[in-house]
Amino acid sequence: MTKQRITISDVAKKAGVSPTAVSFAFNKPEQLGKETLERIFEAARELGYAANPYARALHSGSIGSLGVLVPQSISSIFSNPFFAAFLQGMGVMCDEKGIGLLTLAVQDNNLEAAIAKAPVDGFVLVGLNEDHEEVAPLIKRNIPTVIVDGDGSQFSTVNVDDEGGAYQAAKYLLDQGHRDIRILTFETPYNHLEYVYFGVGGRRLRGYQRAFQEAGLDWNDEYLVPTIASIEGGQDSFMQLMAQKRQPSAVLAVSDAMAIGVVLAAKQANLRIPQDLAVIGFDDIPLAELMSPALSTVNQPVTEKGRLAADLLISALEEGQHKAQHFMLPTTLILRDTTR
Amino acid sequence: MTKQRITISDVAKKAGVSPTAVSFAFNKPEQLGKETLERIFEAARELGYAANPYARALHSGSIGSLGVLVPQSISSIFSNPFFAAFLQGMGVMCDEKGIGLLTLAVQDNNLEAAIAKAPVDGFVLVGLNEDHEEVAPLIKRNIPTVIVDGDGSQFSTVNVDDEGGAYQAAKYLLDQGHRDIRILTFETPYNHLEYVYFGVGGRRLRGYQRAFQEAGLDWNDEYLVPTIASIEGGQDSFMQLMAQKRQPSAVLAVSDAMAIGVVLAAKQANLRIPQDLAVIGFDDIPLAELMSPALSTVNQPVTEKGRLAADLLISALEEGQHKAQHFMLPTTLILRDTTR
DNA sequence: CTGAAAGCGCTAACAT
DNA sequence: ATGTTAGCGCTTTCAG
Repeated sequence: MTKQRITISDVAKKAGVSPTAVSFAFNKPEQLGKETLERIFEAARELGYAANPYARALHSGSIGSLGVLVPQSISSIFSNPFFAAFLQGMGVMCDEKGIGLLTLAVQDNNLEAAIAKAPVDGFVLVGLNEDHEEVAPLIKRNIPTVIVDGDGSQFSTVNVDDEGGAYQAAKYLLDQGHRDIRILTFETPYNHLEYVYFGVGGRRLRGYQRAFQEAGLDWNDEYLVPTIASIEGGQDSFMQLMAQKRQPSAVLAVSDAMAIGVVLAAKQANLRIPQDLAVIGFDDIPLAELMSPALSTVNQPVTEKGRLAADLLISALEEGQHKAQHFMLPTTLILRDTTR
Repeated sequence: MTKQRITISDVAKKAGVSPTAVSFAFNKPEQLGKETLERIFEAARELGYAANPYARALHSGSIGSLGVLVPQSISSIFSNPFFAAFLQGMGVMCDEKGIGLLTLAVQDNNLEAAIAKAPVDGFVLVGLNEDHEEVAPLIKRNIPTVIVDGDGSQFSTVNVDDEGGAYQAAKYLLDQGHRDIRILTFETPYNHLEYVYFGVGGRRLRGYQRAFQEAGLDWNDEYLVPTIASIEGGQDSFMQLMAQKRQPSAVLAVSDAMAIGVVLAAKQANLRIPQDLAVIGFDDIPLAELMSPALSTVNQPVTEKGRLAADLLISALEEGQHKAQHFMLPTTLILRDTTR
């Protein structure tokens, strides 16, 4: 195991002072004589002393890092460009304040355990509502928390106008005359139709639906294609679509990764885009702009969401009790090469 | 501040037992009578009790998370596809073991402070050598550490064959007859030529150099173009190149982001790729394959590096003292559409 | 300006 | 089977 750590009293001994003096030297140096100070720092440096963060935290209640909790595995978080951008935004604030960012695994749906043992001063929750039962301990124990892409009242929330963005996307296709539109939705663990209207996926769906209704079209849940949120998932769904009797003239996807998969698969099938198939994604990840044809999509300010969430959390931490604030950031339809 | 936390003795009081009994209930339940156990858990649940992780860590010396230390800001880490893939690899192991991943900021070159206050059981260092002065405290305090993309002997290391991959890339262009090749190198803080031969950038450079020499070409440091490792950086360097009297027929870049920038800028300048300009990058990030023309590049197993690094670190943690192991993973030249 | 002593919350010998 | 007690390393009144 780790070699015996240098403690404050080792330094005290070496410098010929009391442990208190050493503590003061680091925390309230003005309380000490210049001479003593020198001697203490000298000893500390020679010994390679550094305060034990846990002892310090035990006392102060603060450890200097923020937790990011997403109901997904760590590895899937990092393979997702959305989170890359989001974490980048949080990182801007963390860099500024010199604090760390802890990404947490959620073992078998056990958020509560993860929360309890995490060495953090507060949490950013992504995609979880305040009323989720696993979130209760955070409220009960009054741990500073910010909710992103979810609802809450006690905690501050940061959301974007998912519904409005989706509405614009669907309306655009509808206005162009498309009538055979299929919608790629987030895959859900169990009964698809029962879960698909929850969360950000649900909000986006309701936006599409509103546009359909305004255009006087029947909404049919059979338009929905549950799709794994990845490029491969989009490719698979495209295959499925092509195998059907009636083929769509346009596809709406609740995430860019899916949309990109569709575009890739369509290109391979020698469909012309956007003439034979129009596609609009959601999120506006960097790849959307760089691929060719460049993907039309709904932009949401992901990095800004991360920055804002971290900012709110840090303010709450610094100012103690803080009034919850609720933000709704705008989304924008970005027309590129996968639509006419 | 945070509401007064429920402690072990609150639970003890409520359950009418001693604090020890409560501790046992959670750690060695077999030591307690079934009745008592029930009563304790009941009380704990009602109170919403969870052990204070710092108190626990202070005692046990372990906190259940790994630190990732990169000599860059957190925000730049998350905007870099290389790290996304690397962290994904580490995430696979963390998910398996249910431990967290702490990404650390490095305030004004002060690694040492970051190391001292980080609530982690061990570190993965990326792009830092063991003999770097800021790494010394890790050795001195014997903190389990794995070095990635850097040299070390006491600590385990994970590297890839940068030199060999670069050699292959340069040799390929040379064999094709290219004689006007420019090389995009990592930008360095101060005097370029003094620093550019360090680290992975230096290794790659030496690979290119060896191929040049074997081809009987003079190596000239003027072939080198210091470039910020981003798409924009690559675009800028391309502009610079175009402004010169003698224009290159091929470009080697020490990172894909740079190479992609070159390709984008060349397309805009109406150069045909690969006829007018051949480009080979390094890393093989996902975008390399997805862009068009698809980027020729040197693949390195980034995700595997992350997985292996985390695996080595976790083993070292679990088995206590562990013999340092050194890994060198292969690189592969991948020919796509930016070379003939 | 400096030191003694109490305590943060938890664990684990060591009793009982 | 349960409780007592002594720390883990640090901070911080309170005296000196």
